[in-house]
Amino acid sequence: MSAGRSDIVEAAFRLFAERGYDATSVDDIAAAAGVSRSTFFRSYGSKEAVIFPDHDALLQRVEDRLRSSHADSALAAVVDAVKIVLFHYVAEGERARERYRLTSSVTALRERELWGGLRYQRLFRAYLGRWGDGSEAAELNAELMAASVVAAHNRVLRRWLRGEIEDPQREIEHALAAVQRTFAPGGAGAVGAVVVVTSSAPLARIEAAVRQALAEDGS
Amino acid sequence: MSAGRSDIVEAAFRLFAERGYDATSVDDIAAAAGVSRSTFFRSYGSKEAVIFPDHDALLQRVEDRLRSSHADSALAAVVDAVKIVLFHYVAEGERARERYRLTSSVTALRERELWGGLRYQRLFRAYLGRWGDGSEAAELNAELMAASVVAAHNRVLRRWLRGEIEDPQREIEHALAAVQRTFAPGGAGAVGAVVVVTSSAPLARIEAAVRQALAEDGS
DNA sequence: TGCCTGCTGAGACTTAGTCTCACTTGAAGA
DNA sequence: TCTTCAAGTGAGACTAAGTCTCAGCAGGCA
Repeated sequence: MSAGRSDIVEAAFRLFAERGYDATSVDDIAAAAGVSRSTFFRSYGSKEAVIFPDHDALLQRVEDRLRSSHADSALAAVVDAVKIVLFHYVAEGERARERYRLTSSVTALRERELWGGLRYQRLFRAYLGRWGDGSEAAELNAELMAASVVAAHNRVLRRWLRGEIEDPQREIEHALAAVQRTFAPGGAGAVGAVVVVTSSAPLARIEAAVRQALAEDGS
Repeated sequence: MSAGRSDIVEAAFRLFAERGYDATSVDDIAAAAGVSRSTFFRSYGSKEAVIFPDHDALLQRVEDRLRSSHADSALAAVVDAVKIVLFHYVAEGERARERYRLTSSVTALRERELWGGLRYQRLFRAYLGRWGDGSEAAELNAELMAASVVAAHNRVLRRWLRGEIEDPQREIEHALAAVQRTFAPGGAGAVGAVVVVTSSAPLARIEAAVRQALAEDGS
């Protein structure tokens, strides 16, 4: 009776959908999957964890991406890495939506999910902090950027899970571009040069040209 | 033996500090407080909740402050409201630091705390969203601002809990001012007028004057 | 005195999670 | 072919959180 790990996850999601999370005991899941209670806990550690089976692997992938990043700014690297997470869930499809239904209705699962999300935030914050000069302003900025990237991700993911958007790729690009604009040097408290352009071109075109140049400049 | 609610909290913190969270059972706490197990659960609902006894009241105070706010911008109102939370914990003093030690070492408590923090973020996000024009850009911005305000608060609180700073008032003002600068109109994607000033004053003074004028302008 | 209300304690019960022990299986090695 | 070792599995005891029910008990009131 080689009931593998995946059978347990399948059985759990099926029973949760049929009877609800609270009304499903671990014994029920184990029995439905054809394994013992012992095996269930050995495999997933807790009833909550079976909902997030490949969380650790995903976090590891994000960490690897960050480590090997060649982006020209810390924020760009984080923005790039966070897409891995979004696309992972999008690729899960209906399974991700089942999980969303569960986490929306069961407090314990929502807490667990938040805890997972905060792990990304801490990872990003640590990475962003390493690029700073160690000043309090830089540390705080790293904190704000990490929180904002995660918030942008969460917004796009949540809207996709609810079926409010069709093209998550496009939405995440836009949302993360907004984050980068918000935290772009010159956007925050920095002051630099004032460039006076004398031109007959419309203001909007001048603005667009300057923005593009600054974006290409990177840092 | 009229053992009130506060006795339970006192007993719980004392035992947690002496033996650790996991090694202290609810029966231990109830016995130490001179009440029954039943009374413990009736009063606090769970072993975790006894660590955060006045959480709901605090959230209510923040909500009231937001509702009655006359700040001239949504972000300013939220920035003002979040200080209630910080100063509440600062006023708790050593008790807040005991809680920090517990939440730092016990995963279940950390999750509970995060869940509490996210409730503020959702509250702020809802408030900020009501000031927007309903566009996706405005909604996303509300999300980013709420996340950043909470992140700034958390940073200052954490540093105070660790004893890294002496003047939380000053630190929170600085941190929240940084948030407001980051999200100030003109800092993000907005474009307006370019004002050319001809003056012999130093650039820094001109910048300061303009910033102050913009800050007073509000929105 | 009798009644009602709210708080309390006792204790049974369910379930998550831990731990220990015994069994199987399958591969490596003499 | 027999031995042995490792890894995975199941059975079941045990602890503790949390729920629920019932019974008592104090105090206010007619």
